[in-house]
Amino acid sequence: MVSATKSFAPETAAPDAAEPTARQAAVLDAVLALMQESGGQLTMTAVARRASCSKETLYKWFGDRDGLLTATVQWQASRVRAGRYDRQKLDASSLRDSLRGFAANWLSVISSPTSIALNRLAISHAASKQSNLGQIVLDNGRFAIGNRLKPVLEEGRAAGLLQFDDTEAAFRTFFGLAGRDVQIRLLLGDTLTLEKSEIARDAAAATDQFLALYGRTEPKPAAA
Amino acid sequence: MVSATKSFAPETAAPDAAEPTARQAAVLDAVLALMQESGGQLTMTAVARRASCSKETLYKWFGDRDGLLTATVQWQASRVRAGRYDRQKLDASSLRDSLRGFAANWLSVISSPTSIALNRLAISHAASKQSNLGQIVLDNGRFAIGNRLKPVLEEGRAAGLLQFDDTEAAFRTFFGLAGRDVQIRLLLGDTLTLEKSEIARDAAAATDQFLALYGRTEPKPAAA
DNA sequence: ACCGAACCGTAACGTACGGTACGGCTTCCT
DNA sequence: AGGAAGCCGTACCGTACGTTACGGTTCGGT
Repeated sequence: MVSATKSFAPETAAPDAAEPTARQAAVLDAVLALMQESGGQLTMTAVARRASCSKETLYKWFGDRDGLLTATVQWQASRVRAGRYDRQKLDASSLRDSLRGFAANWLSVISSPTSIALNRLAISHAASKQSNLGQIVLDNGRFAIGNRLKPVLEEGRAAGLLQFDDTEAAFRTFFGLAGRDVQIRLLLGDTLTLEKSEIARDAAAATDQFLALYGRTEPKPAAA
Repeated sequence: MVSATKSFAPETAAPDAAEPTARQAAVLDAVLALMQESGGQLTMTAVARRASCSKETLYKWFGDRDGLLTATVQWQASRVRAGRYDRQKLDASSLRDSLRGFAANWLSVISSPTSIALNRLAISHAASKQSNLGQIVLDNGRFAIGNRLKPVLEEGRAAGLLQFDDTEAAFRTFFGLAGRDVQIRLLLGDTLTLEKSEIARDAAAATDQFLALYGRTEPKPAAA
């Protein structure tokens, strides 16, 4: 898929790679496990040994090392697609719940070892400009959550609960209020543990701040 | 200061290596230049060629590759120490100017090619847990600006202009409002150009939002 | 003028790792 | 049963790169 390897079948219908088989998925999980182990050396030999498969098979399935990493990133991305927010009635309370859910979900994603390892990998590759791992990670992280949250914001505006001109700007503010310095600190190796309760509290605080800035009706800030 | 990171206070004397000589500084500048070139392969041979010095000298001066990179990061960090904010009278207007200055400075730092390259390098090393480049970058980036801004916030509170309980939490909010998604997007290779005017505008917007959340007296938003 | 230190340029060495080849085993099809 | 295909384990190859070694040149001190 990646470089100019022999152009045989797999890329006909699917935009990229077809769904991996169960065995292939096991290999990709091995890659994910390997890259989360501190100082984990992500060599083809290590992957083959960890997945109990031969290197020959790795190259047959994924082309080259870059193809394997790309497939791994996409594999992980495909399982993050969850948390559909069905448009409910959307009053002030449900909007607040939705925002809190988004913030909490985002915080737990970026603080997960998998996300940290994946982002570090993609950033390393972005430095050498090889491959487009960075774009894939961005598309399935920052931009994916943006595309899922912005409709909620616009519905909130349509319902008279929010007030803003630029949806993108409003989303970026929410993004900043929720994420703050968490991601960069974790990527740089700062030991920063986010308990579930802490995530919930931070998500609620970020939501309150966002509503204070963009809410039309004051959300009763004194209430706990 | 927040978590249990060993962030010892801003050392006055050189904590590690002594000041590099002019020739050594030239070598370190060569490293910096090299790591900013897209796809720049940061090999010892490339550094030696770029700096017109022998590899033997590199090893004599810096020990090994890691020592060279560490010295480079510290070298760059040592020149970012600028922008002292002398405590002026601190009325509402000067506080706002200070905050805008901090936000604009931070945005221009994180969007500079040098910062991007340095952070990518440190993040790559944090993945392999080797060395403490991540901690150095963190201490001279996120924590340094925190230590410089927090006194301003507390002075603002003492002057009755701001209202908050937790200085650290207030700073992190400001950090998030100013940085938003800029750093992670740049690190992942997103093409995101920040013009000087755009930085000034974003910094002003972040400051307004921060004051809306933490300001005690409404800063007269209608006035230009 | 002489000596030694510092340094440059380059060659050489060792290893790690991406990629390939091959023998043997299992499975499935006919 | 027999053959073919897929795959595992391992040995192997070529290259890139960190690190070391060495000859040649410059320069300050005596």
